[in-house]
Amino acid sequence: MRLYSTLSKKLEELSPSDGTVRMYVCGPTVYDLIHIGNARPFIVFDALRRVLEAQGLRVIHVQNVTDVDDKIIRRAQEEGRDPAELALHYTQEYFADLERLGVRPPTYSPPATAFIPKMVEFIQGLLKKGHAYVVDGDVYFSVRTYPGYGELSGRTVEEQLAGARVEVDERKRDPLDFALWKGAKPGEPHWPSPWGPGRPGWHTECVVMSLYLLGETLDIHAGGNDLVFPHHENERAQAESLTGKTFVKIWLHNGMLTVRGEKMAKSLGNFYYARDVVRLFGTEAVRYFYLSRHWRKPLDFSFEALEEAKAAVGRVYNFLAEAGRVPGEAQPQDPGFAAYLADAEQRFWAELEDDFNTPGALAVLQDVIGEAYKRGDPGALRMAGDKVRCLARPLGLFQGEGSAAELGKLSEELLDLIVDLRAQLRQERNFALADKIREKLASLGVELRDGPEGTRWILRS
RNA sequence: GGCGGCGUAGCCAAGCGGUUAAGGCGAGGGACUGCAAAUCCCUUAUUCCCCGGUUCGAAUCCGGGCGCCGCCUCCA
Repeated sequence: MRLYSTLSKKLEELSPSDGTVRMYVCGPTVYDLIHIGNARPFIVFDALRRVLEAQGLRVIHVQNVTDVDDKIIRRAQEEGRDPAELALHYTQEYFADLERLGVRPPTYSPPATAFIPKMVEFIQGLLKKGHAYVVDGDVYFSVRTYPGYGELSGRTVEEQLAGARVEVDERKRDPLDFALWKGAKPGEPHWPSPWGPGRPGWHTECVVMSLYLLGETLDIHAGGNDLVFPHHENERAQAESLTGKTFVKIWLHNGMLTVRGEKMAKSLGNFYYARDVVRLFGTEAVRYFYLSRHWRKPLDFSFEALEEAKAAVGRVYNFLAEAGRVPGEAQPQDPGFAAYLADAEQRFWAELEDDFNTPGALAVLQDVIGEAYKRGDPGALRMAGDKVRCLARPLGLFQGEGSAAELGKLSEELLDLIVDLRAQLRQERNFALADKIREKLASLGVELRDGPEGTRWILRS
């Protein structure tokens, strides 16, 4: 698979030598529920992981949980809660939300607080090598000691100084230097260190966990493009300063979710909690919404857009329900149809191979559906249904039942009975009552379809 | 101000040097139906923000505009 890397600004071939992809995705800071914008990288990179696995690769997917940082401390103080308790609470909610979003749990979800001794060790290593310095209880990274600084975000050290909008802490040797360790202020959570009680800086948390769990060189490091600078730039500087090796082979940065063109952000107040959106539109509509736009581009959120995604998902399930009614042994009449499907399958994978083009891949699926309908052939329908289900699996889409299988035998027979009775009413031209039955059943999620060969029923979600 | 990205039909969205410019949503017309639903057929971009240039050939490359957005501070 070729993926566009932020560092090289080119498509890079993902080719792990040992068949194992080491992938680190920046996870949430657990001071609140995640909003639907936060969910984009989780959904997209989970889908990427599944696709890679479907191609026979092993993926170690690490997605951290930042459970100590300024925002958590501030929020805890505002609410009069214990920071650790608050973080634990939102950690649990985060996992619950991942499930709602249909995101598989990452291979590892390390909480930062579990790695603090490792972080202290790491900072000591940087100090020993002369890349860091201590200023009364704080430790700073010395940016000037790492020549590659700025390569990832594409800005030179000078450019950054020119554009600096932050007040410079005069205790730092250089305005660009950033904190590796923050000495604890009164009332803040703290851990012991050679420089006094304190806690690690955010950038240090992520590098240490990624290096410790995945080794010195990762295949993929991913996150939102708002993390390129300073977060990922700083991670890279620390890691490569210490190990002297390439930290990450491919940097992936997803585009932002916007609202009316503006980034969705807690600070702007223009956000919706992920769980609320899922409740309103369903897991699959949310996933489809994300996957129908290329992962690197900005994506505009609106209820209309989600409705549209829901309609598109509904069309696929309609198709799957129709295909599911055909007996498994039915064969397509057109012998060329199997070849068409084989070609579609190739196109599907080719789209994903090319910078994980999920919109392109989804379009192939829709094309298969249209083509199968057009044949008007039960065998083709059946075969296409199986193919669509199979291909959509690594995207985490269209695996639901959506058919009679969920119902027990009794319910099926009851439904058949009702349909029979209604057929008699229709024969007697008692359409008023027949329609009433149809409406009532519809409101229960059972849809009736009258055709020349009788009435069929279909379950709708 | 610096760095980066985006602008394709009513809407969403692929395409990134030669295709009839994918696909979805929506809309209109037709078939099917007692009426529906679902489905099928047809229609809905001679054109890709604008202006130049390169090329036999450009939505795709180059230059210049215009508009929108992101990062430069915590941020997925």
